[in-house]
Amino acid sequence: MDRRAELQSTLRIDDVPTVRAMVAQKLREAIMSGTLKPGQRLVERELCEMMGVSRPSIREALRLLEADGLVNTVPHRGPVVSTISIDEARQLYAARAVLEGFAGRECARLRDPQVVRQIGDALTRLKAAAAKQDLGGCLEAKTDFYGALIGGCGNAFIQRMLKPLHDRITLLRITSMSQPKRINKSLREVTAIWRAIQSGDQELAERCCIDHVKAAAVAALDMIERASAGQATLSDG
Amino acid sequence: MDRRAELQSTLRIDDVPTVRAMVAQKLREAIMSGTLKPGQRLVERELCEMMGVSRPSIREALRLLEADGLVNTVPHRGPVVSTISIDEARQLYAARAVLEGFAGRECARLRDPQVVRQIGDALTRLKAAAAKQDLGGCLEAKTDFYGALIGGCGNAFIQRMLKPLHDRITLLRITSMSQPKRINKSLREVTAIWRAIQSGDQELAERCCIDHVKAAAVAALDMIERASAGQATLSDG
DNA sequence: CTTGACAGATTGACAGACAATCTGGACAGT
DNA sequence: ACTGTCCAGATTGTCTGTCAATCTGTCAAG
Repeated sequence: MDRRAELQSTLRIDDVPTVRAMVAQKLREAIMSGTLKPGQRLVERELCEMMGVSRPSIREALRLLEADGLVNTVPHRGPVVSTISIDEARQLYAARAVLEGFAGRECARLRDPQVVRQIGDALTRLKAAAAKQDLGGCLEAKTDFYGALIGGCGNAFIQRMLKPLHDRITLLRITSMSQPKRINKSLREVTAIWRAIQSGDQELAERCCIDHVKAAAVAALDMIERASAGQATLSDG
Repeated sequence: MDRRAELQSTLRIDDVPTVRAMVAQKLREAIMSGTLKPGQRLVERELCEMMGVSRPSIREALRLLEADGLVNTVPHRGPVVSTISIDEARQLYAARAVLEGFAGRECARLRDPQVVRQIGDALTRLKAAAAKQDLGGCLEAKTDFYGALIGGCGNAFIQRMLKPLHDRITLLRITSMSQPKRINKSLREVTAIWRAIQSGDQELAERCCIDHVKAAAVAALDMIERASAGQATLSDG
């Protein structure tokens, strides 16, 4: 199948040989990049044409995203890209704070040299990117930072649960804007996390992680509230 | 379709109208009741005959279970009921402790009268069932207790993440045995949780929940280790 | 302006088919 | 007797086509 070869060459995730996994990945990317917007209906046949695969494959991929909470399937109306209310966003960040707090604590307890090094590396790159105002670099470094932190806690379940949460948070950010103003504050926070982990202070590491998530939550929620308020006034007048 | 009517009457979950959801639910029950054992291969066509539905429906349901971690699909070999190592079991309980600790803390903070009442009711029934040595009643009361606790924290994400964890823990219990000896100790622990929530002591509630999970983890892991050791000696000699 | 019915669109579900891949066992070579 | 190779059956991955059930929007009638 040339279609399959095409897809494989397009994303090349190596150990994602099945079409449904590739479709799921592509859909995730499309949703998280904003190509598919929250609240948008996903018509199966359109997705078929878009991705060049058959309906069963699309449907199986959609079940995976459904379980991750990225799409919401309502019976006989089909899948919709998940939307989120402000209250749910608050819950989302609260859940993330709990899990990432645990991850930080465990990282501090284990102090795996390789993990500490990975986190340090990501931090260094983050600082460099921030200094150069390189937004893409910042995003990449931050992804690596979180990846090391979450992977370093040595708990596959925490890791597995955090991934959908992060996905939905980036989905949330699509709705509002990215916050360039927060970079410096964020930088201080993650540096504090790293120091706490490096020194093996579990309590401090947990608290730093929680504080970091909460600060991010405040910034994001503030922006969302402002955006929705703007929309409200727009629709009102 | 008589098959569909048959299925609907069989489980009657009311708001589970789609076949795939019913199949997913039935598979969950079969796995958690031990009908389908951990490590067992799930041949799609056999499942089709067993449930009286077509292969696409089975496959879509399997994707849902796959995302929950209840089955593990390896490419070109098909789905297998998830197994779990002792180390993973430890991680599983650690993750549960974090989430349920949060749930307890939040219940204590919110102190929703209805939630407190639900938890108290479940506790009363649990005590009665324990006094009567009614294992089934104990299980049901405990399920209600956890349901109220987890639902009472007011965080849909925590709730959503905990369900698969609980499922996998009961799956774990299938592997080993149920522990009748722990009932009294467990009863004291959950009573402590309730008191802490009732009094609004967030710290205490969190600690009680965590301690409870950890105690359950010790008991369960101990039993699993003993069982696997027995199997090892069996296979060794 | 509201209500009702109808048509189009879309999902839910099924059957059947075929290629790709894995597994187990037979067979040959040493 | 042991090991490596190869083949056939079994199973999954995926597609196509089909049909019923349900939703949605439109249009006419009151």
